[in-house]
Amino acid sequence: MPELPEVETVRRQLEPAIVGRCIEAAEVLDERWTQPMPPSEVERALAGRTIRGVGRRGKYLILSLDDGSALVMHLRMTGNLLLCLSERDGQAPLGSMELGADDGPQLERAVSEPRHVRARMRLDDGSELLFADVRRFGQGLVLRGRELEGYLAARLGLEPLSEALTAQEIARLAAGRRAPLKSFLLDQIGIAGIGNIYADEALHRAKLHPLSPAGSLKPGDCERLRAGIVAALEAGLRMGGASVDDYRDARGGRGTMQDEFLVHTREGKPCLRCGTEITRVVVAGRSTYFCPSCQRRLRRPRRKARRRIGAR
DNA sequence: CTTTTTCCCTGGACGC
DNA sequence: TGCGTCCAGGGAAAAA
Repeated sequence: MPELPEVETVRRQLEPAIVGRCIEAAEVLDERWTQPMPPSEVERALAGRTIRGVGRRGKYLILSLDDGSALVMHLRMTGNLLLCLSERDGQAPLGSMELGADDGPQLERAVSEPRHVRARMRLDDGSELLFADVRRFGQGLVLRGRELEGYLAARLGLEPLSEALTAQEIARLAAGRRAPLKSFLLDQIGIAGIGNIYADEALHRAKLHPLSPAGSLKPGDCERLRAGIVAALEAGLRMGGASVDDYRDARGGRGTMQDEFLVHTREGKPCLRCGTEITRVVVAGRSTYFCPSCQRRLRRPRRKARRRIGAR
């Protein structure tokens, strides 16, 4: 599932390759992709535009265009943004290679034509930017500058790898909230970009229980959570993201973060810190993995018993 | 207001 | 081999 590290990995790959390129033509193959916008409107808005920048906000990838508008994309569960180089630039034609016994894993992309392509953009250097998505949850919208700001601001909170994320800010966001820490981290309006994988990994690093109420965090807990979030996301970035199921980077390659998971998907396996078996529970409808020994549950802060003033 | 649940969607895993 | 059922989960919307 693409989260901040996966989207940022794609962004870093695309930036040097497509900035300055003109989108000669855009084709939306699945009308769901642009909902609630009509596909034709998005196609028209993209055709002829030059890409000025490749940005990211939370899990959104943003192509800034030369007329002040932007293509805002979200990969959701199974989306992939693939940059396919033109064939005459040396890449073997798709489908022309056979699998050999000792072929590396990255050969996979040369063998198979991307499936479930929902949108395609032809660039002026002959390359193609494809949005492929099995489950069709992914989205692509074109917004004007002002609309873009509002759109993002209404959905996203702090950027966790910026100066904005401090222990004090976490404390402010969590104050008074009874929702489990796991839900707190998944809520994009608080801290943006964290999904199911990195929430588990961050909480383990911070030695916090996923079911502890967010409002139970003390200053020291907030600082450990901040550090845990940063460490988990940076580990993901170093590994080029986690390819648990469908995630591939812009070149069709896999990330390796899944080999470094401390707790996620490791139910029944020993905690790498203390050896205790990793436990799985469902929180907010999501599989949640943690070490019951390292990650102690905090008690819900009892609301101050306010004595009624003036009571006889 | 906050929190939880439901829904969207498809392919792969599993049981018979 | 084939068919039915269940599951995964980001985020929006509905329900509690």
